[in-house]
Amino acid sequence: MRPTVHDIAAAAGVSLATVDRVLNQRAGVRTVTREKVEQAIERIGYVRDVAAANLAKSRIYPFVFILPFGDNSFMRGLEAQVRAAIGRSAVERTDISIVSVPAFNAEALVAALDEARARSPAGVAVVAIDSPDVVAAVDRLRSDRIPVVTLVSDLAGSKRDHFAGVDNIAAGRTAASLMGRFLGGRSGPVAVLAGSMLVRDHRERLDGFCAVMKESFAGHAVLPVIEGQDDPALAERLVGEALAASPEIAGIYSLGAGNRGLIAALKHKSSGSPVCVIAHELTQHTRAALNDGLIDAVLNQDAGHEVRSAIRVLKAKADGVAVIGAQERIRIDIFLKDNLPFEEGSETDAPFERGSNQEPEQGRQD
Amino acid sequence: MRPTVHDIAAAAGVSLATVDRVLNQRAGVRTVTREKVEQAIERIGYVRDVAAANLAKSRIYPFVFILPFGDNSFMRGLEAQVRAAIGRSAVERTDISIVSVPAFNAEALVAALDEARARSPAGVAVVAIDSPDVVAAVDRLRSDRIPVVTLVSDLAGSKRDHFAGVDNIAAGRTAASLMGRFLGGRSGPVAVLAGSMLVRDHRERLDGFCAVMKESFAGHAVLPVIEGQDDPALAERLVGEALAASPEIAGIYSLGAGNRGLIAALKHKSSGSPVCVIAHELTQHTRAALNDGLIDAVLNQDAGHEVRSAIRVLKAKADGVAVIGAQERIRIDIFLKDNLPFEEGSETDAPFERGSNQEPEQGRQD
DNA sequence: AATTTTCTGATTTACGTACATCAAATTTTC
DNA sequence: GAAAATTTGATGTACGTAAATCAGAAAATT
Repeated sequence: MRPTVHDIAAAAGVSLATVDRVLNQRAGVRTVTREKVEQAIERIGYVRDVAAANLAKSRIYPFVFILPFGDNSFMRGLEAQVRAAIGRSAVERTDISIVSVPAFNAEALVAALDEARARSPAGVAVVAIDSPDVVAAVDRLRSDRIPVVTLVSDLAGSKRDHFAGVDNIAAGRTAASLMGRFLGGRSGPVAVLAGSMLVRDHRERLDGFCAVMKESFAGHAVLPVIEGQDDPALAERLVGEALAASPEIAGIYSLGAGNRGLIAALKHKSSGSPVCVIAHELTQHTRAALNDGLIDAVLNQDAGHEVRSAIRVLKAKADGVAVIGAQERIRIDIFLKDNLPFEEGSETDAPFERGSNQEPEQGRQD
Repeated sequence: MRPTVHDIAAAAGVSLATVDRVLNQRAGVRTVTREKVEQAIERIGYVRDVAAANLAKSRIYPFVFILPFGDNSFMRGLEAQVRAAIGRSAVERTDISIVSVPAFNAEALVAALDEARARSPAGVAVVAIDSPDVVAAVDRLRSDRIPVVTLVSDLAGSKRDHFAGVDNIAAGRTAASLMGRFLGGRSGPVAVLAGSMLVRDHRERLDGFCAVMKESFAGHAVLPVIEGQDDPALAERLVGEALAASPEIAGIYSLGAGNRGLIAALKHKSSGSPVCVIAHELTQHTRAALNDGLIDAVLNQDAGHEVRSAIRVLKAKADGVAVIGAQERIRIDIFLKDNLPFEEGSETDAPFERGSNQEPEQGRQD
């Protein structure tokens, strides 16, 4: 049988109360005694039963998630994943509230962060905008000892505890690598559609993309960035104009959201040679375009993984416990039409039963 | 506060004992009473506290994992992941034993399955070999009501409960798609290196690959399959011979293991035009080759995900509880040199503390 | 040596569920 | 309508840990 606190007490020759004081770092234990207990723990290989501990504590973690709203599938998917996490809150002992702020608006984000701070939650997750005011607001939270995790887009120079998102430079590099190879012999410049250069994730993707294009595919010029504000309508207009202005465009890298507009523009472009298109985030629109051959590859970050990782990290930070870095690394998924995951719909292997023993993992965003 | 069994009892106007009988489907409850209780559960939105339930049960799950041995990084990585799961067994209430069998040997596998059956574990996970004898052996386990999950390679026609692995047809299709596009204008046939046509995963990858090559890239012939038995030395020899015999080969798809041998053969092939190489499974060897430009892309299945998924499914089956299909789907990862995950090494964000509150997920295989 | 302070032990309750036992109430059967 | 069978209630213990209280022991201070 697995050792318990009683076994520690026996092994160390102390009482249960003292073991408890050591385990939960309470005051009132001499250093010698503490060491005796720690050695006993080491010796018998005690591991705290987390389930029992949580049961006894019956602790709940109030978290605040600050997300941008707007007509954009990825962010809506992200929000859906947070809501899914809220659905699990009974099991996970969390109490998550969502705060929506306008996209690309640093001022509103600062206000939301300060409002969250006033509620003194056990942690805050935020889709960051790169701005000194936001850095300051995040650091105010930290100075109140409230853990902060940036989600999707990071915040350089801040004291945030962790970033739950992909390596966006690597994403941009990967996009360029695929673009360059997919273009093969074809010539022509490459256009880039972004949301806004205000957010770090978009900037980083652009940097990575340009670096590899320059290094390895110098034959293809990269045209000036089109900023579509992640807005489908605007993106459609701007991409349409760009294609009309430069009919020789060989490829388009869409590194932000608003792909619905891009796809619409591509559909209108009947004439000319085919354009190699690489986009970000698997949504119903990019999925359909991939299947239709309008888009050649989609790079994706799994919003579900990101949300769950953020929650795990916030919990760990709230408990002052270590985070296993490798475990919390979010991958870049590459989808071609051939490896598209099946459409959502929670088909089960067996009929559902009430009060069942579920362990969630690996959900997906659409 | 979240409702408990006491709340059900109060809401239904019955005793705790009756609620317990209903919840744990014990006998001795009239249908009317049972329905009254079930309605109360529905009404107050009761969800069983899994942690408390497991604590009370203090149940452990004895599982058997049957894995092939052999000098092959992927399988060794898989075994490492099972050992990692063994390390978590205290927390996860499992008791996992590993049985090693010779690779591609149906007879030995049948013997191992029957031996496992004699131990009557709570579940068996097995890397299957496609053979009627193996199907029969698996079905013997199932007739003893022992849940069986196939791992990595599936077993068609058997009564196995679940397959924890990737969609290998999709993997093959994806490989062909990448191959065809990466080859661009270049001409020349494509060679395929497999382990053995005895295992279903290799056959399926080949089928998917050939289908797309024929559909979309008919200009490139697919040469007869080279069977390297997942053995580096043999693979090296056979690939070397193939390259010597057909210097015009434009691409190689390595759909099995033994990539070390493939890489060695590629290194020796100094002369001639570059060959586009797509391989499976990210190991230290394929990682290095990707970085060196010897391999162009690596398709990967995350052994860690597969093992953890298998365990979750076995537990669920052992408890007669539903499995959420979408949750247990294993993805095909595509790696280019640009999106390689960092090398292993469990860097942490904070110093380690004993008895910490960890929730594992998303580990990785190397 | 007496006093204060600090440390340690013993014990109890609680968390939410599982499971067992025995008595009491209700239904079914003859 | 009595006996038998079934259903329900009441109660207690257990799982492993957290947390609190209070008494007693040991150490530090005077």
